[in-house]
Amino acid sequence: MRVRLAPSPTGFLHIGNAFLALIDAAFARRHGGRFLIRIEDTDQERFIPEAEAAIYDGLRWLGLEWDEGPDAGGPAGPYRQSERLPRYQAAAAELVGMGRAYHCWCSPERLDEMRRQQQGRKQPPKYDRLCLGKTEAERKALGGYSERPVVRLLMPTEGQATFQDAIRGPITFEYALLQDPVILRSNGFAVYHLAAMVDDREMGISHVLRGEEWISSTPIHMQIYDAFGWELPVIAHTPLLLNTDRGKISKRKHPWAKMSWFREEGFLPAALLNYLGGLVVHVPDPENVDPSVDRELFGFDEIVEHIDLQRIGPSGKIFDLDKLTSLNGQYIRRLSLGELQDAVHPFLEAAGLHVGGDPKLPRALALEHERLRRLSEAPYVLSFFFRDEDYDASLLIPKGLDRNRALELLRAARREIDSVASGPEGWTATALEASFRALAERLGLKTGRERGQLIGAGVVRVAVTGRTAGPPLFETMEVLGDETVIRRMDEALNRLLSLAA
RNA sequence: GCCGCCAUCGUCUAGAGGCCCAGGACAUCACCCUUUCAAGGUGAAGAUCGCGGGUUCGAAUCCCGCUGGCGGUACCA
Repeated sequence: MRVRLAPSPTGFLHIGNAFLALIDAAFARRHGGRFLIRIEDTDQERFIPEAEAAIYDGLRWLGLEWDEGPDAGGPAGPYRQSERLPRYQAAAAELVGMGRAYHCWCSPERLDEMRRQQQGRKQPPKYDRLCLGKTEAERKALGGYSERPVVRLLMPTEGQATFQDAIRGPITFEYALLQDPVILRSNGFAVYHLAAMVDDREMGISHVLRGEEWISSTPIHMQIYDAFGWELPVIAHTPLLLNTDRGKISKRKHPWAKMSWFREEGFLPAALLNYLGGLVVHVPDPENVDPSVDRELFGFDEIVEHIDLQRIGPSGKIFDLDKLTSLNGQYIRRLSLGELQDAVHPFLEAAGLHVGGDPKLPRALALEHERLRRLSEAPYVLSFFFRDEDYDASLLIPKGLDRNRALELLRAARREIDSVASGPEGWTATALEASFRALAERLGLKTGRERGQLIGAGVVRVAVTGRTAGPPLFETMEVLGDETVIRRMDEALNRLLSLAA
C-alpha cells in the first residue's frame, strides 16, 4: 500500500494540506504502507521557490514523517513533476496514438467566445470539438487558430461513470455532461489530470486520498486509467476544512489558512495534531464505562490505531479555534517546567524579553503555567516580572472605593511590606500572607469583597504588577523580591497622590 | 444555470433499524474552591436528529422528493 500527498508549491503549507498529510501518514502507518510526497509544480506561473521548503517545515513541525519525496529520495523518483515532463509528453502522445486524445489548435479567444455563446443560450460550457479529426492544415483554414496546439482527452459522449469512493460510497457521473479536458498545455507542460495519473501509476500509488474538490474530475482520471488499461486505485475524497462562515479557509481572509500561523500563535504541534485527528478518528476511552464517551487527548499512535476511511465523516468540518485553544491549554499544562521554558523562549525573545538566564524566569513561569492557553501569551503574562510597566493610574482605585480610601489602604500595605522585608521570617509568600491577613483584620476588612479591594484585584496587586489579574499575589511578590515591590509601591503612592481627589 | 457532494445541540462529533423523548467535548451560564485571574469540581441550559413523504411492528439510522450549505464547471491544483 502506498499513499501520497501532492501539494503544489504556491507559497505556503495550507492547513488543509496538513490535515490531508495527517490522514495519509496515519493511514499508511496503519497498514504498514509507505507515505510519499510529490511536488506538483507543473503550473510554472504559480510556482514559488521557497514554498517547497515551507511544506517540509510545516509537516515536520507537526511531527509527520514521510518515506519518499524530493528531499527524502526513494525508488520512484524524481518526486517533482517539473523533473518528469518527458513522461507526460510521451503519455499524451500515446493517448493521441490510441485515438483517446487529440490535438486542439483553438485559440483562447475562440474558446472564450464559444463559452460566452453557450452561456447566452443557457447551455453548459463544453468544448465543441471543432479540432477533433482534423489535420493541422484543415483546422488552420477555419480561423480562431493558434500555432501551438494543446492535447485534449476524448471523453465518451454517452453512458455513465461510477466509482466507489472509500469514504462516500458509489458516485456516478453522466458522460454526456462532461467535456474533453486539456491534458497537455501548448507549452508542453502537462495539466494535473495527466501528470498526477501518470505519476500515481508509476509511483505505485494504491490509495488516492485527496480533498473533496476533486470529486468532479474523477471521471477524467478514470478515462485516462481506462485508456492505458490500468487498474484504478482505491479513491477516497476527504472532507474539507471550513471556516466559521462555512466557506473555504482562504489565505486572504483567514490567517490560519497557513500552517505556520499556528506555530507563530503559540500552538503546540501535539495539540494541533490532536485537534485535526479528532475530526477523522474516534479514540475510545477504555476507562470509561459509557462507550459513547471518547478520549479527548490522544496522539499520532492512537490516530494510527483507529483510522478507518469508512468511518471518516464525509461532511465539511468547520475549524473551531476555541476548541483548539482549549486543547492547547491542556497540552501546555502537561509540559514540564523545563519544556515550557524552552517552548516559550522564542516568544519572549521576539517580544524583547531577553530573560532566558534570569533566575526569576522559572519561578514566574511556574506561577503562570496553568494560566497559559497559547505560548504567545507568555510575554504579556510574564513581562511585569522583569520590568516596570506603565498602567492607568485610575486602576489603583478599585471599584467601590474613592481615592482617599485607596491611598489609605496602600499606605497601610506599604508599612506592612517594610515590616515583612525586615522581619524574622524573611521575604516569603507565607510571611507576606500572614502579615496581610493580620492587616486586613486591623483595617476591618471583613468580607471577601473588601479584602479583594486590598489585594485580590485591588490596590496592592495593581501597584505591584500594574494588572488587575494575575497569579497569586504573595507568591508573585516573593518572586519579584522586596526591592522591586517597595519601589513599585512607592511609585504607585506618588501616582495616586497626583491624581485629582 | 448545469453536475456532484453533504446535512444530529452555536461548533466538532457518538450513533451502522429497537440499548436514544439522542451521549461526549468546546463555547455559554450558575454554584463550589479561591482575598484577583486561571486551573479544578459540580450542575444547568442547549438537537421535535434540515423539511416532507414512504419502507418497517419499530427509523437519527434504509428509500424518494424538497430545501439549504459546499464543491466543480480553466491551457489552476
